[in-house]
Amino acid sequence: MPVTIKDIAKAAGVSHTTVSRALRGHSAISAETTARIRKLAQEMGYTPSAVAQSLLAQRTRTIGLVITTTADPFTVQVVGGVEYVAQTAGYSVFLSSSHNDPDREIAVVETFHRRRVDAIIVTSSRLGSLYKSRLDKIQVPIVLINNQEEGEYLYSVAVDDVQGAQLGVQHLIELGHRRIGYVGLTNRPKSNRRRRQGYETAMKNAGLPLDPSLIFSPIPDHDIFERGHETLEQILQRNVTAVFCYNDLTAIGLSLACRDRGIAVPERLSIVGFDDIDAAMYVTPPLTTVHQPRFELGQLAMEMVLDLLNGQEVQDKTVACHLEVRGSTAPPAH
Amino acid sequence: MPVTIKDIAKAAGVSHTTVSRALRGHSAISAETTARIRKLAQEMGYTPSAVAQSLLAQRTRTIGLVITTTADPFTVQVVGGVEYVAQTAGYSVFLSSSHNDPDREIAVVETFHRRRVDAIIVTSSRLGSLYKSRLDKIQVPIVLINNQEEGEYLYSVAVDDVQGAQLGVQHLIELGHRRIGYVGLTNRPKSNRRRRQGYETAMKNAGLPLDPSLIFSPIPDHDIFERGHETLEQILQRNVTAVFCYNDLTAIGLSLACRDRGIAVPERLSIVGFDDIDAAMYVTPPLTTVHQPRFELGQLAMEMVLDLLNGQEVQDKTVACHLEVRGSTAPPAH
DNA sequence: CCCCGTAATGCACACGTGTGCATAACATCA
DNA sequence: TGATGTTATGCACACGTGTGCATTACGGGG
Repeated sequence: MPVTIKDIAKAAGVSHTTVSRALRGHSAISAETTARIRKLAQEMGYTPSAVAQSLLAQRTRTIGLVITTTADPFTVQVVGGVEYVAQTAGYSVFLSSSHNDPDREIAVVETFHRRRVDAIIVTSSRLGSLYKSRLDKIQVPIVLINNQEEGEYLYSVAVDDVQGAQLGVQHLIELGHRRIGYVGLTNRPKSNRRRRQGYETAMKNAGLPLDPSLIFSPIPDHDIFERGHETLEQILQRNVTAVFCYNDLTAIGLSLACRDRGIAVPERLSIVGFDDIDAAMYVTPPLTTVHQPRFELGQLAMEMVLDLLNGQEVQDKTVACHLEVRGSTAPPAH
Repeated sequence: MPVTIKDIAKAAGVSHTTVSRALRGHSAISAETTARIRKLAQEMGYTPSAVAQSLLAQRTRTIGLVITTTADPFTVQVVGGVEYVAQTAGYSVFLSSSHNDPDREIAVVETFHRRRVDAIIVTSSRLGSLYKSRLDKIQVPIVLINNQEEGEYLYSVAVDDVQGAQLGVQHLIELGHRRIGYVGLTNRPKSNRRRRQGYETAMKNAGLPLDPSLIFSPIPDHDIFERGHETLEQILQRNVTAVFCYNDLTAIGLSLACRDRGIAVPERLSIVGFDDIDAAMYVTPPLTTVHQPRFELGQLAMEMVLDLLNGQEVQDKTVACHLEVRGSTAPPAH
């Protein structure tokens, strides 16, 4: 139904070849013919079919972006970064969510492959290690952002969890805290292990003892309010003055639980989060947290994709975090 | 480079026609041939090319989704709703952002048309009225979600701003407030007018006077903290006991300004927002707000698209809001 | 033995675009 | 005038898939 170059050719009394060349500015076509055809195309409302071009060029200028879910506040800005770079480079982005389900993650990748995307970007992948083997079958470069799985994979961009966590814990130590807890999360095994490692490194560097009883692991199924209360219960028994949390949602849940129980933050308990989601700024007290450059992560991933498609060598990248000091941390009361 | 049906045909010693039929389960192909070819396709890692199929079928099973920006907390869940329904129906979604720039909105729609998407969904469009005329050129149905522009357009899904605002103001009236302010926003003209209309209707229904000096319009360029302080200044001069705000960000800005100035919320000033963004739950006090069913809006829009593509008649839809009563509202102090 | 019906498969084209090569018209030069 | 070069255009094919129609083989019935 849309106008094709054949329609224009018929209207202009030339072959479709000439139309194609005129529109692309081929030098062999006379200036007047080119002008006439372009004007005609304009009038008839011609838009070239990217589908046909893709088929011929064996390249779609399209990438697939797999996210966990739009409900995850982390994801959103990453999408923004990817889309921004993609749009600038003339690429279009397919978006689809895996809902944290490995089967759906495979299905989504499969769909993208059917669509013949030039590359795939996956956030928080649960099966990063699988791609290496699958990649022989599908000839599509896959870049992983904050891959959650150990093992072999090809390309990845990730935030420096260790450095970020270290930053947060150092801040607490500098404030004078000595008994500092770590509140983890079990359903993000890789980054949890790294952030905990950053916590431990900071403690060791400061000459503080590592007490395993100060590592807390709330049940991931419960919502953040329940988890906050459960964790707070344990924390109070351990007599810590500050905690570093795996992420902001965990930290906020804990902070709200403190409010319920009448525990003053930061006077009685200092809390540091990780991620710097929007809500971190709005809660009371505003949350001190490790800022994760989400937009930049997305940008870097897409830039890596462009490099790959240009045939350049690429290396895995990690990007540093910085600390946002707000109101949830203070020196310990004595 | 990927495996095609011709490759399979060569390997099986048949024509590509037979392969195509075998894979699609055509009855004319013998059972054993079908089995043999399917097994071969499996082994060779064949994935049909959606590009080639699209070209032939003149249909891509693809839709384009235009959002303002991923930084807008409203947008995200809408994307989730659209994507959920699309994925279930076997459609893929192109995502692109307009950054609230009409020129880019046009460019994005143009790109989608080049990609031959079957339909386009636009959130918070700035040029809804333009589509009607452009639609003659591009033969693609466009569904607008919460269109921000007056004028003619074809299909739309929108939240019932009037009903939602009425709900929020009624709540304040029922609590006993009589001098109630409205804090608007000028860069969303259509929905702002409607929400204000809901405010006025609720006031009239309760027999309360409409005082134009209780309508506040902060400068949209400033960030929410500045706007909060500026608005609060005016509010305090007017002696109101409660305000209904155009959206949650405005309400939160105001609430934070109150905290700075030592104005107790809700004891001295009750605040109602609109949208129910994530942060509304986390702020202190938690914000009473009109919940906007964002995910559902996305779902409805995509379902409307599916109806359109099935050749069914569709009608514009509005969807009702409900009130989330939290901690930022209370009876007026006397 | 011939005709016809049925089963299984292939040929050729279509979808919209781009490109190598051939073709045609015309100018230039020896 | 004939050979060569230049300019402008068209033919035919390719990309991967699906389908109408033709073709082939075979079996059964008269």
